[in-house]
Amino acid sequence: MLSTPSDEAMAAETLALVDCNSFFASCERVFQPRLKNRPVIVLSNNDGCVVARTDEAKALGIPMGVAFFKVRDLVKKNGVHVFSSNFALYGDFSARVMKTLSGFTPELEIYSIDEAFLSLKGFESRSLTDYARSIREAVMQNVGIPVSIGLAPTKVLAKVANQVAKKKNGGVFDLSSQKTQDEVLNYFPVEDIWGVGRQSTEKLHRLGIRTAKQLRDAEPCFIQKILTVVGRRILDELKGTPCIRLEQESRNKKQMICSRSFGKPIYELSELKEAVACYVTRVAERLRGEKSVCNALQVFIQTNRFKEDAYFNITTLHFITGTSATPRLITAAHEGLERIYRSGYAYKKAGVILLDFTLENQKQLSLFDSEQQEADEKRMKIVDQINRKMGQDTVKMAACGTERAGPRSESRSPCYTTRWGDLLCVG
DNA sequence: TCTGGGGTCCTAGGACCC
DNA sequence: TCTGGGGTCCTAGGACCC
Repeated sequence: MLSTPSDEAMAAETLALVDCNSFFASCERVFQPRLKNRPVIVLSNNDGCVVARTDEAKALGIPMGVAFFKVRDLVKKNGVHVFSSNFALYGDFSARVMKTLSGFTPELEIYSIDEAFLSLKGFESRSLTDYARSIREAVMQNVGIPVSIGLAPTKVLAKVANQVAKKKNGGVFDLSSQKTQDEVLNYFPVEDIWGVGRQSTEKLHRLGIRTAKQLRDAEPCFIQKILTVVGRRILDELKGTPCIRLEQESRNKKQMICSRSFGKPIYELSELKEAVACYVTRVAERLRGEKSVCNALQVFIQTNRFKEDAYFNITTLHFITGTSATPRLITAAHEGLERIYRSGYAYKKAGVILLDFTLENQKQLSLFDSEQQEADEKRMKIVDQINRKMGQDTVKMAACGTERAGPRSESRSPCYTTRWGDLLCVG
């Protein structure tokens, strides 16, 4: 069923999509102003692939998401500045950006670490373009991060507007009028629309639909048949009919994942068990932070997915009573690992997923092991307290092992804003 | 030699029930 | 020849996003 929001709730209003330009790279530049106008890239975990590029790096032909080893020569030849990712730093910058934005509207949806939708309802009396410019200036002034802002009546159109703003118009573009929509959508490639991925693009191209305008003006029922209700919604949004509402409340999570690729391949079950115990520890901390317990856990392992004889397996374990106690979760994860482990493979990655959440204070207690459960919970609270105060893994389960090989991250910047020892010294 | 991590939503198909 | 059928719940897998 296609959800059709009530007219009242979705009356025509202007949305602004604020998106930080080359976010991670821009964060790094704040501390190294000499990198302004220079190519900068930021790498993923393990220095595996490129996850952020400045315009200068894009211009050199470094694609998003490319494996770093594939562009290493290009990077060297052009003096591209390379950073390993530093998520503590980016998270802190993100919070500062969002705080600034929240001063401009009471209705704000934080969509991702570097993007937010703002409702500008009630601000129409002045030019919204001017208002957007003042938002841009405030973020630059307060946080030092450049942003682009797209204005439009729906989220999909605001995304389009934002992409136009990134390329021209001084970082702000208003796509509210029908005339501008006709002009822009006419040249806007269908594959650049938010929600249209590789598979959908292929289907649309086969049908001769190459521009956003062609998709907007296609027969809605036909598009729904081809691209499901998801495609139908995109079409409606392109027409200016809002179908994807602003979500101000952060929704309760449905799953939590902790997974990592290994620096070197792992062969032994015992080593996998250690790694997985660490992932369980991380994700269980987060679960307790949300005051929830989980009723199921999944564990997976995989070999190099780019090789032909790759092996991947995942298994699910259910709990009779919800839990967030690390030892119980580790036991379950290890049981799962034993089920799916096959000897002789070179494992490259493993992960743990927690699912099926209940609030801690609403969980069912089992008649038989409630005492044990209570003891577990008390113990975990103490462990969390100590680790919060003294640093991650001050107290941890023996199952995690003692070696801390850690991921490869050769070019990590200091945690300037979140670790006292890394504060920048002036003078 | 080297290829991220954390999420969401939708659909199809199987199990089960009456 | 032909063997109920409709509803609900759950899960796996696909597609997409940042």
